[in-house]
Amino acid sequence: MAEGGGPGSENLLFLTDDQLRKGIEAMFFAYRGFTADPDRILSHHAYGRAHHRALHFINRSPGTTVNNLLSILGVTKQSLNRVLRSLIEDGLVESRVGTRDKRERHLYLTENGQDLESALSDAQRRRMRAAFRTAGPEAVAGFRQVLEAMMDPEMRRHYEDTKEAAS
Amino acid sequence: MAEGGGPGSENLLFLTDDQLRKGIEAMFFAYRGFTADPDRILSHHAYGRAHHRALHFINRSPGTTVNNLLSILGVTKQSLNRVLRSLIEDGLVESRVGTRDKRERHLYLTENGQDLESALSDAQRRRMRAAFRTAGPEAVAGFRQVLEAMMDPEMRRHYEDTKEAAS
DNA sequence: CTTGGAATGTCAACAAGGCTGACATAAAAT
DNA sequence: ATTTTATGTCAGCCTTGTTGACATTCCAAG
Repeated sequence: MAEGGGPGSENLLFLTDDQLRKGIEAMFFAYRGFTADPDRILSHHAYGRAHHRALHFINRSPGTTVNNLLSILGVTKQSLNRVLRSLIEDGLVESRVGTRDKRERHLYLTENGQDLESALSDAQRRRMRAAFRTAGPEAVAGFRQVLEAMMDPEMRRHYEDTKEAAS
Repeated sequence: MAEGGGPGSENLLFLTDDQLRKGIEAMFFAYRGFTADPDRILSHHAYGRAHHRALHFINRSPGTTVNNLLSILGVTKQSLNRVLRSLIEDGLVESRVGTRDKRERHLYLTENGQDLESALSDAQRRRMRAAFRTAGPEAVAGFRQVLEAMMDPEMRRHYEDTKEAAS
């Protein structure tokens, strides 16, 4: 890569429209790879990407409520409900009525749920690990910085907290 | 962040399962931000994300064929055809029969098509530019390296070529 | 205590955009 | 002349988003 533009141009080549377009396409193509492996597993079961997302975040925060999951996933409660219903019917997720507030449902993975979540997660982590190893630690730090800056502020909140589990 | 694990552990903290999980969630949340602005514009028209993708890649490679677009987007021709048909009917895309091979259709944006593509692209670039500027050039390089390593090889081909336009 | 509103979750119906399968056409390749 | 390739179309299915209507529960104001 060439360095520096004119005199005093503080090395802003990475902000040209062409560089931005490359960034946009990188996101597009990489996201396809990112979801490819779990999607392959899901197609064997009767599930889709939405089920994967639910399993992931229930696993991350056992006992989370439907409402909390809603704000993380950014879909309507009706949409999430359909996914949860099938997961509950199939015995992958358990829904316990809240003790303090009986309107709330607290969500947990069953053993079967944990098994599927692990299978999906392992596949996704395998690719992520390979990419991280190839690119190296400094690249990974940059990757995280850019992605974090690209999130909506509310999403960044969910990303930063890792501990907001049950009640 | 703490540095180094045991003696001789070559600073591989960025490959722990927890770091990988953070990477996975970063992709998820950032992709939402990445598509949010164009989606907002598209919802005013009668179009969706699929139309945006078609417009983007036709704009990048004017004169591209349906088949080529198919392999870039990774969808079925039936699915792409539905999208292209509406774009052509609405006068955003022009489909010209090939001169050398009359089976092929070469795709071009009309003036209206370019206008919409610009609007979508501007919105997306604005966010990408802000993220790049916040994170800085080294982070951007790392971002690109990790994403590139995460792509399927065939997708990486499409990403690397920028010039494979008309015939 | 009762009542009304807010929060939470469920059911029904619809739309976008993936998918497969079957088939038609035209042109290129053999 | 026959086969293969590129494209388009019709029909029908699935997932996953949407809105609208509704039931339940909680809480707070009267």
